[in-house]
Amino acid sequence: MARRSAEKLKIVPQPEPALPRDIDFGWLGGTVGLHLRLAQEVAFQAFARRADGADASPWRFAVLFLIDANPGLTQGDLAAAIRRNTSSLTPVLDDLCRSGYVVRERLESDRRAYTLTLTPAGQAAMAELMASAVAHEREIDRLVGRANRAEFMQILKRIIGGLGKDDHR
Amino acid sequence: MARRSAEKLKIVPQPEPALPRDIDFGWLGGTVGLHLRLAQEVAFQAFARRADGADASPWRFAVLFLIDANPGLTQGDLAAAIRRNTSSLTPVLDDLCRSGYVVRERLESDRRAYTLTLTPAGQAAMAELMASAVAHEREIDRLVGRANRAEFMQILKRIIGGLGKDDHR
DNA sequence: CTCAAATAGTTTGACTCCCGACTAATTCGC
DNA sequence: GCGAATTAGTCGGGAGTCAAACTATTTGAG
Repeated sequence: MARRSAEKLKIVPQPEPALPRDIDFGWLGGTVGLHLRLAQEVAFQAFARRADGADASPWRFAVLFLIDANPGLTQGDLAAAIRRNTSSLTPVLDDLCRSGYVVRERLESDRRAYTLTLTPAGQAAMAELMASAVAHEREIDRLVGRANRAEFMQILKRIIGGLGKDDHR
Repeated sequence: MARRSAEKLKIVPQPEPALPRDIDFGWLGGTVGLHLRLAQEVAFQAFARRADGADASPWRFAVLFLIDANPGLTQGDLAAAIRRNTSSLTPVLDDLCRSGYVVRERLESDRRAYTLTLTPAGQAAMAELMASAVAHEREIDRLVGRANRAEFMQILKRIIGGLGKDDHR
């Protein structure tokens, strides 16, 4: 009530209110698990950003890539390869078929299954994404360092094999 | 298929390989990006499996840990620390409050904000999860290899810093 | 041959996450 | 003081995931 401009001016010289307060991460800040998560996340987002025009997540690219490399594979095999539930794949493939990139055809020998193949349009889309993916991977390689790459991959594979005992299926 | 002509005993465990078909991963199989993703994923699932009784994902643990280490921090600060949107935090905190682990109190000096603190029950839950987290991290360390740990972390940090688009902060 | 179990894929429901719009409280300009 | 801009947190909608239930087909025991 008695506040006058003089008092307000007194408040002005404080630039600190916006400080986000630095957080003490303690033990958590030194864990591999947290950093693995953060690294994966930024890599994922960087890919999505790079391939933005093409409506593509890394998994979407992987689907196109794997169908291209393994024409005629079934949805179940594909799902196992990307470690996703088959029910997660259904809408993705629906969409890719609708876009004219992929064709689903009943397998002669087992008419419960579909075989997947890329159309020419799908191959073109894949090739375009491939360019982004290569550039993305090159940037990661640069950050990893050429000398460390092989060992870094080795370690990741050990983690995948060592922890992923029975996680899927 | 070891289908022994058993009687009506339905207990016929079939953890058989069920090898799906050899997929050609080609270029994709040699990328850091894919392996980073898979490693993070198995690590995440391994944690969840280990801490199963306690209804806990790694993020849930991180939330409890960070509130414990920084009592009185606000939701916004916490969200920034775990790199999640504040709106992602709301239901998690709702749940933790409902469980009696966390209390939200309006901050005196700025009544838009909440301060977060752990209740004794929350501290107990956190301590229990901490045991799982330590065991989890120890297992990862074992897979990484003692000699490689520092460099491995260093590389992950370079990826985080190099690809993270500074979208927050 | 017949019928029950297994398998490929889809659908549905629950859960988690994000983004953008919204509400409430604060701050600042006047 | 009174409103505009700002900030903390919530709400609603959309995307992605899995598990379980479901349909259609294949396999196999008798």
